[in-house]
Amino acid sequence: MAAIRTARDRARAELTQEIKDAARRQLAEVGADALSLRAVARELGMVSSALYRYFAGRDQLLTALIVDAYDALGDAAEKADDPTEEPRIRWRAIWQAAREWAKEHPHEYALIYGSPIPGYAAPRDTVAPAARVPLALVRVATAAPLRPAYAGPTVPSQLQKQTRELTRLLETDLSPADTSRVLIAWTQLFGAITFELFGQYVGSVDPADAFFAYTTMQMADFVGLR
Amino acid sequence: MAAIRTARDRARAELTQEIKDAARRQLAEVGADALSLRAVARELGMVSSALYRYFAGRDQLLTALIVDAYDALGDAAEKADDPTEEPRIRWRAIWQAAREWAKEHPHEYALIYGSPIPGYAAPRDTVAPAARVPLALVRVATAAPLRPAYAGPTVPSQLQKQTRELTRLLETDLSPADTSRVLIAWTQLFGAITFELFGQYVGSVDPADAFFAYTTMQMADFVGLR
DNA sequence: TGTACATCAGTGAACGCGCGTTCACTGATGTAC
DNA sequence: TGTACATCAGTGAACGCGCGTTCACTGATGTAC
Repeated sequence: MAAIRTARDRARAELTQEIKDAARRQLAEVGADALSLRAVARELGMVSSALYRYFAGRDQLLTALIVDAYDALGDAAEKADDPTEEPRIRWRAIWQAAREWAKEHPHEYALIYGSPIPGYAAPRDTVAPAARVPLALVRVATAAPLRPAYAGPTVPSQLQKQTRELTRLLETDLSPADTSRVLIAWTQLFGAITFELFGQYVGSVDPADAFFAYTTMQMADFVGLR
Repeated sequence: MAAIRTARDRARAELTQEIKDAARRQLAEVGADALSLRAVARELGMVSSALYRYFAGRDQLLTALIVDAYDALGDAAEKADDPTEEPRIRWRAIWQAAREWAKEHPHEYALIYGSPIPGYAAPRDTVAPAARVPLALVRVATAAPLRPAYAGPTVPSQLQKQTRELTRLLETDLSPADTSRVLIAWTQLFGAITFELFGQYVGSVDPADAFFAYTTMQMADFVGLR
């Protein structure tokens, strides 16, 4: 990103932000598929073609929103995590923060964890921001003295390979089995949030507060936190 | 549904099916949001207004597709479950069948487990078909002699109440803790399928075959199957 | 500090598109007697 | 079995809508000398 030096640059940065904010507001109202450049422009009192000075098109605006959403969620999770706390407290804080962010921003959540947008391929830019929450979980597991794993299923060789590659990248010393369990917990976290937000718990554990709290601690046990 | 007595009735039933099939094909190509009545009519060589003789509008067609998708997935899971088998074998068969159906019908899967369609509220008709897979899991857990629960988190009272209501409805004698664990496993099943299909495992456990197999058995342990 | 030129922001009109839904209609199928 | 009427399927035109994107343009801001 170029340094901001002139009034023009400043105006550009501000308006870029305003466009994203307006798009986010629209997203919250009508969802991602109905998000339209023309409506965003209208809200800002501009003509729709003016947006093309800021974004190459609808897809690029969506990508920006996706990256922002991952980052906002990542921020929330990281801010909630106090590394001086007990592992199980940290774990619970991250889970709660993720759920709360999702409930406060359901459409942004759906944008990143809902159905892929047809004809739209997530570009590389989204990979790093998307990794922030699972990374926070890995950090807690890495810092905590894990309970020795019970005699569970053996880790298949493909999964061993994948988790070893992953631990190398993430610079952690978790075993393949422990890493796999954290990945399962990560899946559970977003599986539960998605089910709650998308209405799958209606008729069983809705409202889901108690269920989510219970799941959180079950999963803390599951990965071996103590 | 009225009995089929005349040629007209027969034609009507057949064409209703053909409309749904054509809609399903379109769904697979362009996704739910882009599914259009006009395109469906075009594929059938009809004029778009003719569809209104069969469905009151786009929403009703979508509802029919959703119900059909839940039923197809439910069929797959139930067909895979052989009650004469060992509990862990049954468990694995259900998990595999669900994943396979989803991978074979990604857009139908997204229709039922992806983002809710904006401005569209799922009617009651979808509740029973949606319950078929979780019910299959409950059946296995109910039939199996579960390992005595380890000393885990206590079940919060709200969750106790919800699970008791649920066991009453499902006519099973699972304890609140066991029921909760089955609900967690159910969430895990679809969380994992969703993550795989929607691309969240890219960069970690993609391809997800080994991870899914491992998760399946971890969750079998988790609910106490032996 | 002042001037000439280049860069950029935003306008407004236009292109071409497909959509859901309504409505009056024709002709075929079914029903009652 | 035959006839008169009612029901239903499908047509074709129309309404009214909003969308993404392009393009030539005006006028303001920035830069080089």
